[in-house]
Amino acid sequence: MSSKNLDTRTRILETAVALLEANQGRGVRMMDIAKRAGITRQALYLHFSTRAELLIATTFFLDELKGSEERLVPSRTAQIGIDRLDAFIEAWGNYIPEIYGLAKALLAMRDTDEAAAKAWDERMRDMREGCEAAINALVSDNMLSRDHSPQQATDILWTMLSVRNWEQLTIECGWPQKKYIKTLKTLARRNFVAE
Amino acid sequence: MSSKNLDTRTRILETAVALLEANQGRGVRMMDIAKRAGITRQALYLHFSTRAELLIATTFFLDELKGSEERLVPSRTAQIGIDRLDAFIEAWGNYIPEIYGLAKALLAMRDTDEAAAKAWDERMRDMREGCEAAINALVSDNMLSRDHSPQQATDILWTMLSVRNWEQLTIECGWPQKKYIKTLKTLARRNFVAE
DNA sequence: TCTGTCACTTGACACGGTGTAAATTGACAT
DNA sequence: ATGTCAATTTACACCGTGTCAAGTGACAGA
Repeated sequence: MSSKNLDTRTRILETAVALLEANQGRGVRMMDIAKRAGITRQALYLHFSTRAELLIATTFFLDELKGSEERLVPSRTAQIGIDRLDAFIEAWGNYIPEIYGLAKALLAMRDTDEAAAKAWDERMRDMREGCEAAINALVSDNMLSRDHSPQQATDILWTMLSVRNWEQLTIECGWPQKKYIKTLKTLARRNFVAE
Repeated sequence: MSSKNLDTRTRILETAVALLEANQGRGVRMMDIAKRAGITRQALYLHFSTRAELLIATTFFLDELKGSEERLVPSRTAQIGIDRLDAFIEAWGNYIPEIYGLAKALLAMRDTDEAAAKAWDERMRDMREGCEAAINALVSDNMLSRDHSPQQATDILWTMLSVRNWEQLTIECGWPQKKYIKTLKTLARRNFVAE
């Protein structure tokens, strides 16, 4: 009985993922998701009481789907600071395109919706911890450039790796993903690693 | 006769500037602008046929008001590439906080409104030309780092100097404006100037 | 076979914000 | 006195989100 219930819920989430990805997160209404999931718009609200809640649930679903945790393993296990930095950029930088549509939709709600803002910010805070860890790994190796304090370096790396920057470089400037990753590694090295 | 007409128009624009600045561009409705300008919401549409049009007109008004052109003079007249880069970062970087509210409002419409997107993108294209000129000045001095092609360096500088990055560093990370400017100069030097 | 439950449907409505339309007012110029 | 023109008042349309109430259809247990 509850399995049918669960089925619908996950069907909604799958649909949301697909639709957000296809449309790069723009113009995806509750109506569209419902229709494609084979239910009515109203039925959507039986599962998710607001659009923000649906989007947030979709992020967790997507994380599970794409294995966001496992991706960080290489970064966490790297022995040398520089490797850790590289591995983190590789992991996060390649994750962005997979969540881009959803991120964009959530980001668009951030300014008006309290819950969406909180969810997004929390997510970014988590990402920031990865940046911090990478910088701290450099500090441990005594390899952090004297130009920046660890805190400041973290702020910069965090900003460099923002979804918006990825968007600008790949979508607006037309960089291929590989170039994006490679260049960000270069920039990070140059900015943070003492010579 | 037309002076009263013009008066109202500029009064609207002044109000829009003030309101957008005060609210950091968030939650400013046609209604609010009209009320504060001392007219009805409907009368607003006698002067600007859409919200996007009003915002776009406001950008021009603001440019005039803040002297966006003159700010670029030091950058344009700099003899040495590195000085030009510094001057450009200084000019644009200090301009951002003055237009932030408006930029944010326009940016929020970008995803849904064709006209707003066009206006914003054009603006960013102009800014990009400044980046390009600064990078080209380095090239002329044979000082551009071998890490990047001029085009790539322009893309990077353009992205580094985005409004979103300014927002993240100053508002989210709490950097004072001076620190923002100083750090961006450091980063640009380190990334683009060959040693 | 009756009864209850549960997911979902149907159809309707409220709200906020943008944009449109028509009739009216009040000031000013000729 | 007449015309013009900015602005007003009132009203409505559209879109998307969210709510509500009544109804349907399937399935489960007694």
